[in-house]
Formats: sequence, structure tokens, C-alpha cells
Amino acid sequence: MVAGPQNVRRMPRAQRREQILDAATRAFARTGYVATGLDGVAAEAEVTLVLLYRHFDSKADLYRAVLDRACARLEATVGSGDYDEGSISALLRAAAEDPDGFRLLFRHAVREPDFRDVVNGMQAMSAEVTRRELAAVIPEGPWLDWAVQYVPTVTLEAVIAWLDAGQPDPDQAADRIALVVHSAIRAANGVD
Amino acid sequence: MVAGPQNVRRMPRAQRREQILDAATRAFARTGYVATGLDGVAAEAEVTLVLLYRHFDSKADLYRAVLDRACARLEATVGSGDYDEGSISALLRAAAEDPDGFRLLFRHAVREPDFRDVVNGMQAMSAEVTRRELAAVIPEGPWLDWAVQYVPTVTLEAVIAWLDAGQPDPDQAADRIALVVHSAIRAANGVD
DNA sequence: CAGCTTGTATAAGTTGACTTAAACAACGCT
DNA sequence: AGCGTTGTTTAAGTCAACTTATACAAGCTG
Repeated sequence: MVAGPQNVRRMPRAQRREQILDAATRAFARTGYVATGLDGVAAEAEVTLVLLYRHFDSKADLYRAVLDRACARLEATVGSGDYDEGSISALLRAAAEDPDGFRLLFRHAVREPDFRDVVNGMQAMSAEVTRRELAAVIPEGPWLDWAVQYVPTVTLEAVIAWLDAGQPDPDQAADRIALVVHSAIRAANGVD
Repeated sequence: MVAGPQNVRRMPRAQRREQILDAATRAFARTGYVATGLDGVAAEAEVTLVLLYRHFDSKADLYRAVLDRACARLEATVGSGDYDEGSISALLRAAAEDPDGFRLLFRHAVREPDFRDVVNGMQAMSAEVTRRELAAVIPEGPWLDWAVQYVPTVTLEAVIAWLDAGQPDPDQAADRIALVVHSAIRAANGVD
């Protein structure tokens, strides 16, 4: 005999899916793809493991859905426009709207070979775009390579640190981060 | 009947151990602890899986040994001194001497809950020290928190990017990185 | 050469995580 | 009332990775 559950929270399918995606984003944001168990995700979503499989075919499928949604949200806020002054401020807004998704994308997904492609699906902050922008300012050579890798990192880590610091004063934040970014570009051009 | 191996590379135990640690450092540096299989490590070391177990009790044991050695090397070069001008240059030297170990420590180990303690065993670049240094320059508040997290990251990522760019001109590099770090500290104090 | 050490090959045991299956309960709509 | 949907519980299947065991080959050293 099977004990019947007493307080089952029912939900329209689409809404439940969103809730699971929310929980999964939080869970994966903590420890990344490999180290996060579906048990943990289910617990975070306050839902049975089996139900996960009624919504997603596999762990990889779920993860891709999470990543895709985070990307979509990011692009919706930040656009794929070039790297002008407003970009940083847009990035801050996007990060504030979906902190877990943001952290997941740029702290974990970028270093997971099987899923890096999803992140690179966005041109924003991608090395390709960055190189084009920086190549106009920095002479060819190892320091251009350095900047191409370093500038996006500096930007994104600044945003993440800003999230962790409690998101103080977005406008000021944009200016301050821009300061550091410009200083990184100046550094690539030489200090002298 | 068991086919006998033909060209067995023999080695004194201590030396073999070092070679395994070298290989393991490379392997783990690529994909971190969980995603790296002992098969992969054994292959990288050109050695049998069984031999790994003759040198290390378990995967965790091996990983700790790798981390400990990387830490020891780092501390030997960089010392646990305060954060003066020469620190960055020492960091560059350390990174150049053991690039894989450096990447492993600061790209993976720091985000692996079970092993973070090993990295924190060093005071160098640790948040504790950094806070003390920065608290003297930045007023209490969220932007101090921001800087405490961000400044070490900016420094370490600059070094890693420098490694990836082919380690151009160490002296110049130190100056350029110092520029960015100072700019980050200035940013935390306000742009105005 | 006898024995300890270093090494390989092969096989089997163990475990945890992903995955699928089956049966049952309750809500809501027609 | 009947039926599909949403959900739970419980159990079992699968598979990869870690781990241990056994047997054998070959160098080094007293």
C-alpha cells in the first residue's frame, strides 16, 4: 500500500517548468554541472525527482534549458550591440535581474567544454567581438591577446563582485567598472 | 597466459611520484577535480591506473598532494609577506615557474568546496589579508566588500591571462598589472 | 642468485548518480 | 461521473568511475 501525499501543490505545466528552471539555476549556480546532483535540484525545487523527468529528458537537457533561458534573458536586456558606454550599465541591469543565471553563465558554463557553445551563442562579451573592438585601439601582439582575454573577465568579475557586495548604486557602479576596464585597456597599451 | 610488457620505464619511487604529480597537475588543471578521471591522469602520466594506487591511496589523496605541492611552490616563491609593490612581480615569477599548478589553484580549486581549504592555507592573496590591506585605504561599506573580492580576482586573472598570452616581458607585466589593480582600488573609493 | 621493488595486465567488487517503470492519489474540466 | 493531467511513492535498471585483488615480468642490490 502506498501512502498518499497530503498537500500536493498542483500547478499548470508551464508554470511548474519555470519554477523548476528557477530552482535548477540556483542549484547549478552553486556547484556547476557535474558536481550538482539531480537530487539537489529536485530538493531545491521542492519537487520529486521523477517529476523532473516529466519535464526534461535528462540532466543535460535540463541544464541546456537553464542555460538557454539565462542567455535569452541576458540578450533581452543587454542586446548584442557593440561595446559602447552603455554596455556596462546594461550588463549590471541584466545581472541584477537574474543574478543566479548570470553567475551560472560566467562562473561555470564558460569553463564546461560540453556547454561552452551555449554561452558563446551570444556575441555579447564574446572574445570575437572584443577582439574587433580592441584591435582598433591596441597594436597587434601578445598584449592584444592578453587584453582580449582579460578585458571581458575584468568586466564580468566586476559585475559578479558587485552582485556579491549587495548591488550598491548601479549608476555609480557602471562608472567605476568602466574606470577599471579602461585602465586595463590602457595597461595593454603600455604604462610609460 | 599474460603478455609481458616490453619497454617498461623504471624509475626510483620518489621520481615517479613527481612525474605522476606533474601529469596530474596538467590533467586536473584542464577540467578540475570532478570532471577529471583517474584514467585520464594515468594516461597523461603514461602509466597504469594501478600504479597510481601504489603511490596514492585515492583520487582525493592524489588531488590533495597535487594541490599541496602547488601551494608549497607558490609560497616558496611568493612568500606570505604583505601586499607590497614586489608582490605582483613575485606572483608572475611563481606563475611562470608552475603554470599548470597556478591555473589549477586559482581557476578550479578555489571553487571546489571540499578543497578550498587547501588554497586558503596560504595567506597570500587570501581575502583576510586583502581586507586588512584595503581597509586602510577604502572606507567601510559595500564598496570595501566589492574591492576585497574583486582586487584579488583582478590580480590573479591578469596573471593567468598573461600566462595564456605567452608570458611577455615579466617586468613590464608587473607594472601593467599594478596599474589595473590600483585603478580597481581607486574605483572602490569613488570616481569623482 | 634471492629477494625486494617497480611495473604491467586483467578482472572483479563497490558505489553513487542518472534513468526508467509501475502503481496509486487527487485535482479539474466536460 | 469520467478522464486526462499533475503529482507522489517505491523500486529497479544501467553505467561510469573509483577501488581492490591477483598474477606475472623484469630490474636492482646485497
